[in-house]
Amino acid sequence: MLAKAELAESGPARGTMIIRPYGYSLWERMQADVDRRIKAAGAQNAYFPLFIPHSYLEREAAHVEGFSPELAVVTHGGGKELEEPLVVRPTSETLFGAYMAKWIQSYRDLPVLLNQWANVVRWELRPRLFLRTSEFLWQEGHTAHETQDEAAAYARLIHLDVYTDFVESVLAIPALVGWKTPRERFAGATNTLTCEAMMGDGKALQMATSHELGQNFARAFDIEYLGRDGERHHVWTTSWGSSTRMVGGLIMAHGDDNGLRIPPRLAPIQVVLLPVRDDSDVLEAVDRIAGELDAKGLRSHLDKRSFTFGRRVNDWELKGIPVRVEVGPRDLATGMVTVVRRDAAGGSGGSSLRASTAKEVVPLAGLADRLAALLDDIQDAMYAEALAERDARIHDVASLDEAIEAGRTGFARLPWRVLGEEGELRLASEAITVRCLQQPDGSLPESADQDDLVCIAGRAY
RNA sequence: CGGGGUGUAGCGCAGCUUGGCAGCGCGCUUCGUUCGGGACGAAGAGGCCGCCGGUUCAAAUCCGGCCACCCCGACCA
Repeated sequence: MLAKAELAESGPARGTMIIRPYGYSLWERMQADVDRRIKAAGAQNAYFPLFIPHSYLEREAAHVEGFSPELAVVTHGGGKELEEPLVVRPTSETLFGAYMAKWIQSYRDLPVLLNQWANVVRWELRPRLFLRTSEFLWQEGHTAHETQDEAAAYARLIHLDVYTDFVESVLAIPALVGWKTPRERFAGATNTLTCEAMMGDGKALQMATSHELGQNFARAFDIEYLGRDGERHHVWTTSWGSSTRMVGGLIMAHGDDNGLRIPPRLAPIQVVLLPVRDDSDVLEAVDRIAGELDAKGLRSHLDKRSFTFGRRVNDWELKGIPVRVEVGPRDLATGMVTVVRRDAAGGSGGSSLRASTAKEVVPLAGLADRLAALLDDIQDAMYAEALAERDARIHDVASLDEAIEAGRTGFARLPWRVLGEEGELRLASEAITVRCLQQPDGSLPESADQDDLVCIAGRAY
């Protein structure tokens, strides 16, 4: 179904992945955008060690219990057995906690808002390319606050302004936001916020999460400050992360039978220029166009490779480049070029991209402006298409049995008080999980005690 | 860990039942013709048939053992 050869191949260690340059460029673009948003939310980047003393994890009971089965443990170093085993970080709450304890003395030191871009390792039983690899790249944010409300508000800010907005406006994937049920919560958290997306096959993928950690880690690591009241208090911490899984989500949400489809705002290359043949006037025209697109701030690429036209076309389609501009003598003679949009085929495959709806012959004059508008249009169209497909597969139901039925092909939405934790357990036996709890209008819950919460349930990756 | 499957050229595979020169497609190299949707012709390069042992005049093929990987389930961003 997808252009797997362009993405990755199995690596030297079980369950790891090698990301080829094009796949990595997608990650770099995601990174840059998410990083800018994180900084806008006031956090700063830092870097902490890869190795964590095993005893650090043991300090938070739920945390170590949750992560123990999937730890990679280093027992030897420098040719000798280590006195204390080191774990390769599966996440870094404990390390950040240990150092926050040293750095925080007073309420004046708060909040501490840190983020790091790093690789982490979780020895999964069954890895899956991009979605669950043993080693993955991510960003993890760790913050400490004076009050519970402030911590909760910050987790919410990150969750909505960084993750949800990024997923929707850049990746063009509609997101469902909500809280995890206690059963699905992060090990060591008091509340987990999640951003859930539906893939092309109706299954759910968690795109990012934010956690309220309460004072669990503050107590475990003695992160205390002297408050305005002259008393010592434990801080309230949060953590939040997004990973290379988003690359997988992008592929599975938008990919069709012709390969990837990259939304224009993310695309490393937005427009590929394809000289149909290497006549000198064609090459001249194509060079001039490239300069104009560049001046307009469009990311374009000129493909002068000596492969046949058809091969080059298929190559860029597979990579999901949003717009292709074909420049050949026939059009050029009348001052025109051919513009083809990648998103238009709608996954029907085969020769559908040759269809006239995707293809348009337009004048050379004013091409850059026209393409800029077209890219905006494609961005919106891709979001709208994903939204329509998702909503067509969300069914409002009123009972457990109906939820099981709806969950087989898409998402079921039903009142949480109808399902409850017992119903959640029953769903699990049908391989359906509660993806999130939200308010009836789709917004984040205000409180776990709300009796009007609805839950979204479905199969998940 | 349980169930199923596969190891033969860079990739995808056939050959194994019934032992007898190591094959096919794609890709790669060179030359020519091509180039508006995955070109064509000609000539080439490329192999520890997963590993170890056994049977045999002869093993990719039969027998024994081992190893690796993939898929489904249990764990999860």
